[in-house]
Amino acid sequence: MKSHLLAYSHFTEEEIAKVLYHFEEKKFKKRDLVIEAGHVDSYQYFITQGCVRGYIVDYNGKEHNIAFGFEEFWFGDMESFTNNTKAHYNYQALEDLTVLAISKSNWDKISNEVPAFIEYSRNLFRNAMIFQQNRIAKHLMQTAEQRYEQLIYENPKVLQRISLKNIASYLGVTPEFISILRKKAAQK
Amino acid sequence: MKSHLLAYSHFTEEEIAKVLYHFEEKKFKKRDLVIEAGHVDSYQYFITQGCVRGYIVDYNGKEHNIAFGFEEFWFGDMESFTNNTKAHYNYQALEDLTVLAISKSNWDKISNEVPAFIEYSRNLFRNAMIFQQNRIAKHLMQTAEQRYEQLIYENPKVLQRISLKNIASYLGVTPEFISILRKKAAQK
DNA sequence: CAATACTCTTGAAGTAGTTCAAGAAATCAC
DNA sequence: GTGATTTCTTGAACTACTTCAAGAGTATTG
Repeated sequence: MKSHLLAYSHFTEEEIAKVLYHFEEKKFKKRDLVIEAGHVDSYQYFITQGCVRGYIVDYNGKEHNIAFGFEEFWFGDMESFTNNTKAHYNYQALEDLTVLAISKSNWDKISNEVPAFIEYSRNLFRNAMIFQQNRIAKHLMQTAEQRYEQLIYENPKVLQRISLKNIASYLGVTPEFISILRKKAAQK
Repeated sequence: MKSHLLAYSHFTEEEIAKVLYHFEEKKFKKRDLVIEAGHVDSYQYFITQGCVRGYIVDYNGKEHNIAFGFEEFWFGDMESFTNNTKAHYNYQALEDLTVLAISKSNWDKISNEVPAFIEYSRNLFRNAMIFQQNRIAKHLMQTAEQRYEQLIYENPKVLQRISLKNIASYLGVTPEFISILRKKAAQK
């Protein structure tokens, strides 16, 4: 399971064992909060089963989804993890969820023991950064309709596993408007 | 100059020298393109003087700014740099510009010679990722007016050094609308 | 220092997406 | 399996932001 992931960088068998040793399996029920904004959460989570949404709550109490995660994805509140500050984002299980969790201290321990792990995590962060930058570019370039169509085209499992309401929030529009888009698309 | 930057991670004097050795100073005139979309650009650039904008061109030929960079900032097309593919983004000097450029091969060389550099770059990428994620969150939560006010409040040098047109493009609105916002703010 | 080219502003008309309210359909809890 | 909650749809009125066009102000160039 994890070794599949570790194809990202070059590890020896021994190193993989060292890395895996520091992970801890955790389970959550659908709707449970894995990370709660306002609390320190110094873990990173690797999803083995289920899916999550990351969201932030604005001053009006409205929720805005910033990310979805499925099997083989990492998630975590990076600022809280890195600086030991309060998390800005919530992460909630959208299905029953199994994760491999790793604490900051174990993460640092691995980084010291296994140099390839630093490189691995550097690649993770870099890819995350590229993803986020592309997401911003799409937001600037595309209408909500184009963003919706591209999302379900590129990532069909989002449509199957994520509610319209959550997709709308991720795209930055209202659920009502997605409904209008669906009707429009169906008429073609 | 660079040693100021290298306060980010822990380096010995010798390591700093090794790192600096692989950089190359380059100068650009105002309006020059440092990176051109569609071409491979396997460099990262550290700004010592001047500022740049990163932008992408959509199917209608419209430009959308995804980033600004000032002194002591890194920029580069991360995908092109990492995978040796064609750049998606353009980077243009908005003032006469001096950068320290480092090629992918030198970057990798340093990574092998100086372990602290891997950690340094991991921190860079992580911070960039956090920044981009927060930017997305702001886009989802705030109106254009709120984004404009927060930008000039948090980053006054943007207002001083970047044209309204480029600020508008960064915020994802038209220059005309920013003009309306300014008028509105002045009336208060 | 004149010519040209950008930058910023203003206004009027248009549109993408929102809000609110209410009903139908699906899912969840006991 | 029935009642309660949540999800999705529909419609009508609204608003944040755009588009187009034109003019004034400010840089840039030869």
